[in-house]
Amino acid sequence: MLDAEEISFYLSVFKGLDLKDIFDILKIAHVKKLAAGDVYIEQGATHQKLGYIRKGLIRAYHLRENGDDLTLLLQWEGKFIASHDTIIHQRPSRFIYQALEDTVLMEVDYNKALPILNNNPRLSSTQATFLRNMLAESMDRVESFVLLSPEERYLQLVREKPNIVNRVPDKYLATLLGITPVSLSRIRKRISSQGRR
Amino acid sequence: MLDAEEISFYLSVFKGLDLKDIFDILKIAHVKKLAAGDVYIEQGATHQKLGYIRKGLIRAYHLRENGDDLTLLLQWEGKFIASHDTIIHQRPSRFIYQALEDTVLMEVDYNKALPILNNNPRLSSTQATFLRNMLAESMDRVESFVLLSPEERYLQLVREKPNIVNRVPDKYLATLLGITPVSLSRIRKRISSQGRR
DNA sequence: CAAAAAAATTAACAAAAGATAATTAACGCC
DNA sequence: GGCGTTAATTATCTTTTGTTAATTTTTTTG
Repeated sequence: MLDAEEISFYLSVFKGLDLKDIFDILKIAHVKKLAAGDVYIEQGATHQKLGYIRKGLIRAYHLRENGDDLTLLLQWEGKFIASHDTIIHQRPSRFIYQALEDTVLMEVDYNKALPILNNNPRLSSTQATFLRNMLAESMDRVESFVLLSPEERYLQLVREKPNIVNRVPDKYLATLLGITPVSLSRIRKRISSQGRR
Repeated sequence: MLDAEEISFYLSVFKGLDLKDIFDILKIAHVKKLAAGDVYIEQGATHQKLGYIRKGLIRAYHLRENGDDLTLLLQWEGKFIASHDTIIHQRPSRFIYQALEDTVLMEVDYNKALPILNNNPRLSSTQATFLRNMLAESMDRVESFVLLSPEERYLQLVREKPNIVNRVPDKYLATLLGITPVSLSRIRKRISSQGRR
């Protein structure tokens, strides 16, 4: 940790910050490694952890009483992962966050990070930038539910995130798109039979 | 503007800030009044306006080639309204923002506001708080599309925002929920006939 | 490599939603 | 307060999705 490679990596990711800023953050951050299948945040958890994904892929899902699960969110390299239930609503997480691949996170306790973020103008503005980007992604997703049909949502996902589509089982993609795995399978068939004409 | 009533209003809304902070913001803010039906942000607009709604209700919608419109967002008293296309993506707004009622906004140019927000620790942290809250709302909405059926989404809307449901025509609520007005009408009928048993 | 487990597809049927058009109800405006 | 416009409902028909279960394919693992 904190070697030259590590530091230059963060310099590239957190543009506009200097070494001192990055040290301030890294001081309260630690590396967390998860194997594929490991649960990162269990249902009911209350700790306010914020993870930056350096490698790997994490899925947040809801578990129904009948055992079905519904995928709410996928996050991967370069993205943040946190339970918004614990961080924003200050309540136990209703969702389970699980690594779908071997995953490496930089993790901080959000409550410890806040005073540091809020007392350094550059870190504050970086924080706001990240929040704006996350808001934009979330709004894009809402947009896709309002403007597009399930089939169009799937085509958009394949077009814009082919890499993710290949790394994640279809059944997780289906519920992420708001449909059932069976329905996604039919959509895929429809697309491929039309594509042939 | 800037009278005692105005200031005490903002003190209550922007908790944790002092008079000086509020003056800093109000210096670059101005009041904008819209009549019901007025367009606030036209399609293709590039200006980076951020509005805080003091009174009234604004609808953001997408216009299809065939003339249909799809409601993406409703915002009302106490909420912010801005074109995320212009502010986050730096591209012309694809959507139209229209007042559904007589509306009063506090408006700032986001580019002018940013340096002020970023150079004052308290304003920075207030900004981050607002962004987090907006992110939470957006994620809640994504959640409703993944976890709930159209009927359940409508019931949730009626339960959690009865006030908004009463102020907005059903056809706008329908597309906000990702369904057609005809389908919403059928859902309403289904609900009322079940409620009677 | 073969057996077991998990994922994806297919089938069959019921339920819901989309599209279009006609009808009824509600609203806005001289 | 009646007239015209807009919104909401209803009807009909088509398409899509959900549900459940069986079958095939793929992946995992001993």
